[in-house]
Amino acid sequence: MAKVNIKYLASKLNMAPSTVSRALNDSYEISHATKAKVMALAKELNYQPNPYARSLRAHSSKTIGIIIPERINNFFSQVIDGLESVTQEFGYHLLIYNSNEDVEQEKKIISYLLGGRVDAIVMSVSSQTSSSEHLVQVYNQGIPIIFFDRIALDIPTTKFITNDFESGYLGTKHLIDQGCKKISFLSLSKEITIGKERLNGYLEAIKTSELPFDESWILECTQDEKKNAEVIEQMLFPISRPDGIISSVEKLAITTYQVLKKTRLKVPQDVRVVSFSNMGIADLLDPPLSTISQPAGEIGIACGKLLMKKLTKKKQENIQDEIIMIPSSMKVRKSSQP
Amino acid sequence: MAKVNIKYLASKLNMAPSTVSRALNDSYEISHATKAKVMALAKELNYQPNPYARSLRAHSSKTIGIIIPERINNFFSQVIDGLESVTQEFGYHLLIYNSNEDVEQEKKIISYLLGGRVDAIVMSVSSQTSSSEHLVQVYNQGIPIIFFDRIALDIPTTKFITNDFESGYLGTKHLIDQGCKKISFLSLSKEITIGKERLNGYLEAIKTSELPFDESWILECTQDEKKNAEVIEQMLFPISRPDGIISSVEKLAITTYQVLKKTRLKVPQDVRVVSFSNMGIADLLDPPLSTISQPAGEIGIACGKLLMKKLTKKKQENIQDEIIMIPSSMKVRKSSQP
DNA sequence: GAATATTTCGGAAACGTTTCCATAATTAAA
DNA sequence: TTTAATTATGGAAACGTTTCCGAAATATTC
Repeated sequence: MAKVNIKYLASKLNMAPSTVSRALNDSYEISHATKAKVMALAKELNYQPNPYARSLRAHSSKTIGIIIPERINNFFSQVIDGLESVTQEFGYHLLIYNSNEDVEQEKKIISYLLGGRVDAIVMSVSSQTSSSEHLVQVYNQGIPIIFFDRIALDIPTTKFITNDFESGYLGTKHLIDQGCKKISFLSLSKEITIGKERLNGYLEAIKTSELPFDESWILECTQDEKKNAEVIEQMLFPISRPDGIISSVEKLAITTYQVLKKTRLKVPQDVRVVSFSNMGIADLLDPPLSTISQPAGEIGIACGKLLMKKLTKKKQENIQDEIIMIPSSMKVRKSSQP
Repeated sequence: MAKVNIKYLASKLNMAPSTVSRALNDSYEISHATKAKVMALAKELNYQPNPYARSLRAHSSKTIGIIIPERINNFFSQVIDGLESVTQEFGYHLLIYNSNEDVEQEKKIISYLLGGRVDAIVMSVSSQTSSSEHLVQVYNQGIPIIFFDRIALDIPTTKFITNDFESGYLGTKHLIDQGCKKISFLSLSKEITIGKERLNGYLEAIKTSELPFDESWILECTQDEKKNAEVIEQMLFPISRPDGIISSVEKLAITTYQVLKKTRLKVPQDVRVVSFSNMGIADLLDPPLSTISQPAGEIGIACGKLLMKKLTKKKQENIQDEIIMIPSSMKVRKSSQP
């Protein structure tokens, strides 16, 4: 089975490859008659253009690289679904990588992408990512890169976030309103921006309320789920334990629920819980979990629209250095109400 | 900023492009001295090879296409994580598409992939996919394609599944053992293989038990979540309602839980529930959900290993036409026990 | 020391497109 | 009719690699 390419079509039709190419691309300088002939044969032989020859020639791959720190997470899946809903209409393809919260892995992925494999990058940095040298490299190469959720502040590009500070504040405020006196904040890492912002909102709420505050209420967790469970358990053991918990990521709320199940403590009677989370079944948990959920789909769509504008329009207006905020929404459920 | 490519390096070094290329690829026919010089300059100028030129030349893209019917689903995320853990060591990239359970979308994706954009395809077909003409096309083009979970039986290639029949049987048997007399089976579609197999297991268990059986116990649902909820609610309303439910997919179990929450029926007292599901927090539901969970990570790893063997070894042994079974495991929780 | 093998490199073709440039044929303008 | 503009096509270069084919220069063998 000879591979059917433009040259082959041309020879079969007794035309030049350039004519065939133009006909296939519906160029104005080709007569209707030849166009028809070419199209017919292309269809008959099921001609498929070679994307790599095209990319090589056009210096564009019609591919977008996505880097997320975790794949088994509704939030990121929703963002990608949103993004794909926009990009697929433009014929763009999605190359998706999981950095696994590992900055070394992240660097490796970035290095793959520097060769021009993708026309743009959409990413959420790993929790380990403190320096952004590798990201600067991308920017300097002129590859459009935008961030969402976990952003790299020092790269001058568009970043999509939610109202992390405000949400952290509101979540904490809600717990205070429910009568909590000692509220613990579960954080994944101090490196990442959203952690900081949410923490600041928490701190602000505590300060405003004039409740006593102890540094140890801030629990910095790691990637090691077992260790996290131990740390959380230790926190819940003493009599001076917190009566409220706000978790800055879904994963830690789940661990908290699991730990609490092993103890005699009841939610919400003994401990009230609120978490940032995009799980679809918060309602079905025991007890239903109060959540602050991010507009994941919207964020994905916004990323997609921005990129498509940049990549498909001739007008090369650069991507603005700005932070776009799409607000989260809190849904109070039983886990935080007496 | 001139783009740094092999030609540019060659001119800077006063060498031929062929020499530079060979040096970069550590060819045996280049002296250590020149290799060192080339490497040094390449590093200094941060040379990155153009993947498309390479792909065009080599007729291989180092890219694998993945098509899943649903992105917001732990099972598929876990499979992809497993797959990536294998393929990334070989420097392969993952192009991931969501068919959204839509066979037309699936066809569109397939047509994108026919041009040689990927070296192989891993997929789980949509629930609408009854004919597999479009998949045959892939096979005929010589692009390796393998299936997992939802397979296309008539394509002679390797398919990875779990013991669907047995699991359907065991799940149903378990409900019978718990005293259920009228067990409903929730199915997403009769088209897909896993649905059929799981259903057959269910039927076998019912038959063996000599319980009465009514066709209407088999509830065929759709992609419309609202409609599914309505249908399930209707089923639960009459006095002749089922006292046991086995759901062939996670999504329908969730809908069932949601519907049940609105009624006065209690799980497991009034209705016992078992579901195929890979959710990580079945333990935390109210009540904890008895699950049959597939070895998603293992399936992904198995797919990855098979493909890497096929794609990286010289020995062109073709992919076998066989079905490989990796067993699921049932975890009984409160939702199915009195 | 002549013949042969080995090492090391250069030139050019090839992968499949698209597009620049040229040109013959046709049509419009003068 | 002659000249200019338009239409429709062909030829060839270019994108950045890799590799086939040669061919010097050096090393080895008899």
